[in-house]
Amino acid sequence: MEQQTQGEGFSPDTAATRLHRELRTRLCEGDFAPGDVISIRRIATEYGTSAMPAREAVRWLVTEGALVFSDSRKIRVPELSRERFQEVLFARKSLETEVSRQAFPWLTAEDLAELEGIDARINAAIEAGDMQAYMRGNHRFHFLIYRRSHSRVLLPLVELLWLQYGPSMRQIGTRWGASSIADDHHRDVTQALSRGDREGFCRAIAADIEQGMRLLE
Amino acid sequence: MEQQTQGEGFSPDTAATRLHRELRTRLCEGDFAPGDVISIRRIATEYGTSAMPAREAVRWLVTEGALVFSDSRKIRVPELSRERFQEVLFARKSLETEVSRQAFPWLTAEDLAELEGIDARINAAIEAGDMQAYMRGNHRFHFLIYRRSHSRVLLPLVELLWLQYGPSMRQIGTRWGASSIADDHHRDVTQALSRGDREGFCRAIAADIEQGMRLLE
DNA sequence: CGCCTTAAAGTGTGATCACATATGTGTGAT
DNA sequence: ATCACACATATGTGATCACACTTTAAGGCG
Repeated sequence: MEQQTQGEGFSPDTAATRLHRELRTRLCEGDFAPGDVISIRRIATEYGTSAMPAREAVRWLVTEGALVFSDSRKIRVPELSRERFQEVLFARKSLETEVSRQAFPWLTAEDLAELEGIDARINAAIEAGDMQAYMRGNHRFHFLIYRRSHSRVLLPLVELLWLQYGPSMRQIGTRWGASSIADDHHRDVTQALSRGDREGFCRAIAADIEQGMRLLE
Repeated sequence: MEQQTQGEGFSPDTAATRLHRELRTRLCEGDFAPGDVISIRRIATEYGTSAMPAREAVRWLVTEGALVFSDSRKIRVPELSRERFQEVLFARKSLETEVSRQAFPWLTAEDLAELEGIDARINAAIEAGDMQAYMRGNHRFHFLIYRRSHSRVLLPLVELLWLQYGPSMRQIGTRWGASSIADDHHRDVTQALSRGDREGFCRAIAADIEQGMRLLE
């Protein structure tokens, strides 16, 4: 009864869960484009497994809202309407400022250094027009912070939002050019952190997300 | 191309999706107790289907956080620690006040009348000590409001929170007696709505959730 | 009577097949 | 050349079986 070796949010290490994690990060980091058709059997052969694990991983992503059904039961990466993308960003702002507030006291000097390193790589990626590197860096920058919140409830919700946000963000970036996303507020974030300004830190996070909202016009 | 008969958040009507919806509402309305073991094959025979749809429905609930793995890969209804239950209520307050704010202008006089009717049934359930009726009424009271927000992003997140919240809330109610939950703020909600007081409406929703937080001490 | 061993039942997972439906592609007739 | 019908392919879904593992129960031995 008391020998609980595994905590609550535990996932056994199976082929399906591995595939699920793999596809999740690929979606968050913009490896897929909105409208892409995701076929269960194609994913299966692509990863060298049978259809069963791929079927489960893909269907889990559908329940998470990362993939959707289109006509005739084909599964594809959703194309977010402008209103819906706006909604996602609005929800991101609400949740992520709160998560950032909870994370702030846990962030160490090592975290600050790593954030600055990631930000440097992000700027290099923007310079080089490497959208994939930008997406990966941006994802890791934010979630290095959010993980420090130690929130087992809000953090999964934020991940769900990124799962929907990733593909469309990549599309916007590639379509409008890397210059459109050049003025992120990551520097404000790290500077507020370095001077211990908690509310300024949260405001910088919110501003970074709001900047994405302004991209829509 | 333009003949898109089904919107984004569409789910085909299959045995698995039906079972999923059924189990979701049962969890939100407290039909299951924390710690209950959910067996795929048992669910299958219970609903007269094969193991396949039950397997998918149950695994979807796991990805949603409504069920968790315990030792030895058994799937069960999670027992929320006090800290985690507090976290869920904190997240509920944050998200549901926001959703309520968006829903407010859409609420009609008919909605108000229905809310008052539901509230009457809730009070009767508390009087009678019928915890199941209380849970069902409380769930429908809140989500009648939230559905009016027309939010396809925040609303699913709120549903995820209730999915985790339901079983533990039922346990608290049955353990501590119905009197402990007697002073909900539903009346404040309907009264604020009837006089067109949007912020008072949101405050009443927040107070209703905070009252649940105070139950934990 | 108690404890250890062993068999049985139950668990989720992976694999494979059958089925209904939708899509695409030829092929044939007009 | 163009349209229509039919076949082939690809899709997700449901069903069934085998497998590895855990828990439980029973049985036998000390």
